[in-house]
Amino acid sequence: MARRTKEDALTTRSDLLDAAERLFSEKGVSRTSMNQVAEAAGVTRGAIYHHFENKLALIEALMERVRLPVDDMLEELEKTHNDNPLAMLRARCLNIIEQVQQDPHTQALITILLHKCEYVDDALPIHQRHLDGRNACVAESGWLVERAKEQGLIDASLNSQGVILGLFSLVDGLMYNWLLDPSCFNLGQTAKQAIDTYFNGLMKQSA
Amino acid sequence: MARRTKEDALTTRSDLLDAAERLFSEKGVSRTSMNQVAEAAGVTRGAIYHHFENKLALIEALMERVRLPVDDMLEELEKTHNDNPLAMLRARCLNIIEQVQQDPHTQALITILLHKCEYVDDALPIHQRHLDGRNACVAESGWLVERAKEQGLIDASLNSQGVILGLFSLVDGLMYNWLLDPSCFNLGQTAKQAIDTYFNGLMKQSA
DNA sequence: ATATAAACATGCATGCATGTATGTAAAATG
DNA sequence: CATTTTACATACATGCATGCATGTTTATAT
Repeated sequence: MARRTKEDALTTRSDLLDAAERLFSEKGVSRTSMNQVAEAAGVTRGAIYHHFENKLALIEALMERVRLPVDDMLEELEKTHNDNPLAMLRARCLNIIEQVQQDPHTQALITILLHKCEYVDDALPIHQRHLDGRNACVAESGWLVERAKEQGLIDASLNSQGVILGLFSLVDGLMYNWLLDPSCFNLGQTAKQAIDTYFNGLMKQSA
Repeated sequence: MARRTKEDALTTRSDLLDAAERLFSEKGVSRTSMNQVAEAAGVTRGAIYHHFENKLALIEALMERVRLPVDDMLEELEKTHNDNPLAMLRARCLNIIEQVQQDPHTQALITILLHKCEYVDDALPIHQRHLDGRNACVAESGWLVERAKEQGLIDASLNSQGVILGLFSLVDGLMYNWLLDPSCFNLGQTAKQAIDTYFNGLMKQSA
């Protein structure tokens, strides 16, 4: 085939990403060959290697495609709940949950990251990105907890980093288990109750 | 080489499992070939295919090796905390956390299941086993929550299944994040605080 | 208008992973 | 003691998957 216009090239690239997202989330990353992705996108392997250096670059492109919308939403939330740090944290968590539940791209990507890829050495960029994202989130959210302590909203004896780690772990675990079998329980309801329980427990600490 | 005694055969089998556990948890399941496992165990591929039908059977054998000790400990806990259902649930969770932290086999296996293998169709036995285990746990623990409700230990308006799902998700998430980088935070302390927070939040419910 | 480079397709070379079939020597069995 | 089976090793056949090199055609820049 011949050269397409720049616009067509972007379409091809997008088709490749769509195909990869679908196949990866269905069959797993390592069990999906570049050839299969290409065929599913209606092109040959040549097209893939033109747009992406290798499979890893493909996954990184997939991550890039859904990371931005997440960040955008968070900025909006910061304005609405500017006064209450706990409400902001809660809104963030529920927002992520909702996005996983409703946006197919996010859902597929998180499925890939949680269940359909191996965090090995040569996939280190993904691993590192996950870690960095979490750590950045923990650090960024840390001062929210500090503020909540100052305002007397939560028990001052709690370890701030631990509070965040627990909260994020709860969110991660909920997504993890739900994506294992989405028909098993309702994510939104379960997450809301669990997260509220956690926040509720932050206030008075008995032990 | 020649035939070994039955005792030696068990040693070989054990060596193979050890090698698989190590390699899988280091390099991921799909990036580890049967040949590599065999070589690491000091034998050839013939030995592996003699003891295990294929890679999947190998993983299942790995799961079998650590599943039993977990169950044993749970039975003991049921006796000590027979009166307080919440204390029992808490003890179970902390017990799992502690085992992940201290037993290398458990740690390696959970690492494999959470981070180093893909939950794809042909690995369905693992997927199913994970799901079944969780669902059985949820069902089994469900009546503990009901009992806690009856005793007035927790808010009666809470959804019982959701309570359990949230708790288990929290535990899963904590292990997930800790195994992502064990040097990042202390699992035991973080888990204790987070789980206590959750249980604390179950008592009075504002929303 | 021509040269350049983009956007792919095609083919090859290589390497590995799996599965299986077959060989073999010693242990187990009677 | 003879036979059978076990516990492996070895060899072979097959089938991808990857990476690269090399076309081919057309947009695009000058």
